[in-house]
Amino acid sequence: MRKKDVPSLVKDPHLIDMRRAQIVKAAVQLFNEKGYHKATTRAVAEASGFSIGTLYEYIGSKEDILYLVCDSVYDEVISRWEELLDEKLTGRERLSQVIEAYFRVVNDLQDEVLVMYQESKSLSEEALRYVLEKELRMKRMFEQELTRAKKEGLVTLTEGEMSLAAHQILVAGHMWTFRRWAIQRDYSIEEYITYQLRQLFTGFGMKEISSS
Amino acid sequence: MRKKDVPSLVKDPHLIDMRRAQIVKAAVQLFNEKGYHKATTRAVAEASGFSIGTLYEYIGSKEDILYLVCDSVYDEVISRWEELLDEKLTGRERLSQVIEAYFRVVNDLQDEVLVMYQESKSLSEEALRYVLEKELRMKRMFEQELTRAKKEGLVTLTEGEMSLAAHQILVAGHMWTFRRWAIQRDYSIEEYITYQLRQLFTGFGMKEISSS
Amino acid sequence: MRKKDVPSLVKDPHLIDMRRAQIVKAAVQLFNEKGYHKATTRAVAEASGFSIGTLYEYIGSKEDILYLVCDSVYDEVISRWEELLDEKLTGRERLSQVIEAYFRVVNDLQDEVLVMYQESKSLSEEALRYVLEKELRMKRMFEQELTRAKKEGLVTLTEGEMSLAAHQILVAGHMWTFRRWAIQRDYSIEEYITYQLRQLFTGFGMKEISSS
Amino acid sequence: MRKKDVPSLVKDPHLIDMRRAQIVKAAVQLFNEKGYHKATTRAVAEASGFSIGTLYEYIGSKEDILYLVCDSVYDEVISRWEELLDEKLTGRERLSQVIEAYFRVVNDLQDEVLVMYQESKSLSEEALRYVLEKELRMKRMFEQELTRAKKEGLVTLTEGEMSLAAHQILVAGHMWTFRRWAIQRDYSIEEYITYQLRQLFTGFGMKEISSS
DNA sequence: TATGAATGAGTCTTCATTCAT
DNA sequence: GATGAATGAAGACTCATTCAT
Repeated sequence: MRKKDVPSLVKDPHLIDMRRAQIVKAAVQLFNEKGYHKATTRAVAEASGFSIGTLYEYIGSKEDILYLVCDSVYDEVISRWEELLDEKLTGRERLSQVIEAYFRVVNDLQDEVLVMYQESKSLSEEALRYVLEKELRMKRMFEQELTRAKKEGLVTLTEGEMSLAAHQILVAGHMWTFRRWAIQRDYSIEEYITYQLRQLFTGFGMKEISSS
Repeated sequence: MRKKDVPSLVKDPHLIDMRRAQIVKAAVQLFNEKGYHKATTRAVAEASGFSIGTLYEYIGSKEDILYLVCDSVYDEVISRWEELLDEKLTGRERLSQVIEAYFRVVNDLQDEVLVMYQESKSLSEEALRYVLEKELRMKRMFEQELTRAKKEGLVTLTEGEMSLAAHQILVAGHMWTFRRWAIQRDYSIEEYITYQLRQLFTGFGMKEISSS
Repeated sequence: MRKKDVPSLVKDPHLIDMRRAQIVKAAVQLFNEKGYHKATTRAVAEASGFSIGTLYEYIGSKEDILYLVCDSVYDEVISRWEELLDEKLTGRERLSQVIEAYFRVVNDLQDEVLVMYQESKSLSEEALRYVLEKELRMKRMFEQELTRAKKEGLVTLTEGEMSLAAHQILVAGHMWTFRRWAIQRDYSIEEYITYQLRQLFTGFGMKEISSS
Repeated sequence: MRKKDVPSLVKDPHLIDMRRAQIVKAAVQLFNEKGYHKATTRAVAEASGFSIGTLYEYIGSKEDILYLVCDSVYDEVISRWEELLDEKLTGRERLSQVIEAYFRVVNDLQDEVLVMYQESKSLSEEALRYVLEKELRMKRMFEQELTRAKKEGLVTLTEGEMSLAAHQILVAGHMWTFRRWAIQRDYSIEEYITYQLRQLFTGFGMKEISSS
């Protein structure tokens, strides 16, 4: 899966990075406020601090802005997440920490994650595939951790449920953003983490049933 | 929370209902394919089987279409759900069934639920509030069931976690639709239900820890 | 060579013909004044007597306007030309009349012919091919007349020169328009016809040389 | 008719000439490929081998490029033409040679002549006047030759037809370029010259009629 | 002199909405 | 009630031109 390339008329790579960072930052805010479709390229340019002409020196089309946002959000989430991880941990501590760290990053990058979550569907087939691939990469990371936990006898998930369980964790993170209208009014991120860890690990606390 | 009223130039209420049903059906399909913003009112009219002029006899603006969709999806979900419920059940069977029935309805109304899920953010403040209120009503239904289960000693959730747990169930249902690109390739709805019930009830199968 | 079809959102074919005639008329004038590229679609709409939105109900793109112009100019030229022809004539009279009639039509449709002449190169590959095919059809008509004249012993052109000679006549007609800045100041169409007939038939009046 | 002056920020006249020659060469190619309006100044700069900023050190506006092209094409045509002429010739040989030489130059400078022919109409009033003046100068050269031929009893053109006949020769040359899509497929320049000389001198080979 | 990033007026095109028939 | 032609505000994108370095 090759990175889709976003055309630029400007040659200086450093400048490109800088300007695109400005663009992404402005776009995240605007897309959050008004949504991708209602945010005009002109408004993005303005919010980025330059003219519409300059904006188009760094992108090829409006969709490229959305792509840059999604792409950079993933990179940012993953890199921040990895920073928080402690490779030496094992067992329950390790799994807890992996999940907790992820939740904390999602909380820190709430606006970014929400935009990516709600607007990525407006990407073109090709760009969407690339973005979803990144999502799957994250899923696989959780899957690995779950597999490791299973080896350690920590969890009782079957092989076939691993994938679903990994999705479950990811969605639990996103849920903090896309349900914030309901959840964040009543819970802090700390409470949310505590709850989700317990929920994910032991569910509603019901006793397992042998058959079923 | 008053139902937002959608203006119509036509008097006959029966006709209004009929036409609006056509509109919703066409719109769900179109919004699924292209998204709300890229679907034109012209296309909705055409897919509904009448002219653009006629479309506007039954709605006041494009947003009304989205509102009608969201509104009717909720009504449909709730009514189908209630049909499946067996009020006489109690205990674990009852909770299982409530959740399972919900998942089945979501599966049956996949396209509808997905559209509502992805596009409702494009509603106006007022309409959105109304729609979210319906979402909350569903949440409260699950909350009641959880409370009842708690009374029966079935679950160990604290009072404060009830709300979150109810959201968790709702999101688990939606997840089946908005993650279908990844999940439905690998799992059937039966498998999904089995997994989610176990996940919700007992988590990854880890032992509870006394202090937390 | 299929007629390229120009898309229209309007269904009534009669209305389409009417509006497109308005568009062509306005476009010819505008394109003459400012050229195809400098004439805006807005200006065409305005000169046509309706709004920009309405313009786009009858065409798919700006290029379609140019195509409609070129297409209709050819049709008009050919149909007017044929009206002037007298099939019963033969010999020198016939050839004279065919050419003269053509010149007269070109004179009557000066603006139209000039636009087509100067702007057709801006058509897309496909549309251009179609338009040039019409030009070739006219060329072939002249070629036939020349062949007939040769059979009657009227002209001494070789078989291989027929095509070139037909082009020569066509260009002589166009020349009246694209050189009008120089020629029409000094000559009337009558004088021009008299001159060209003599020029085409007998050249500068030099004696033929046996070997060339 | 003063030469329109093209402003330059650079002082060194030699450098100016050199750069402008580069510009003209690049522009001719680009204008041929895409037409004047679709060729961007950026593309011209690039094809010229320097930056857009540098381009504007040597011209004042895009139109100046077109003007430089037209101007230089005429100069080139005329100077090459004069090189080919043999002043000592007289009579039919002289006229033939003058025309033939002109055709050969046009053939050699096909792209240049075609661009000038098709795009000069996009020049401003003032620049166009200047360019057309050069065209008229060429016309007058032919006119002189025809007058001389008439004095020698070679041609039977009336005084009033001289001008038109001179235009005819010029257009016959241009025709080789702007009809190349049809003519150059079937004829070589040698064949074309042979044909045109005969056509211009003796027409289709019909007998003159006394009255007319 | 040379460069190329920045600018923003201008262009094509779309599409929700209206209203006369 | 139904139709669909007409409208024009608004939006994405281009490109000639400028100017600081």
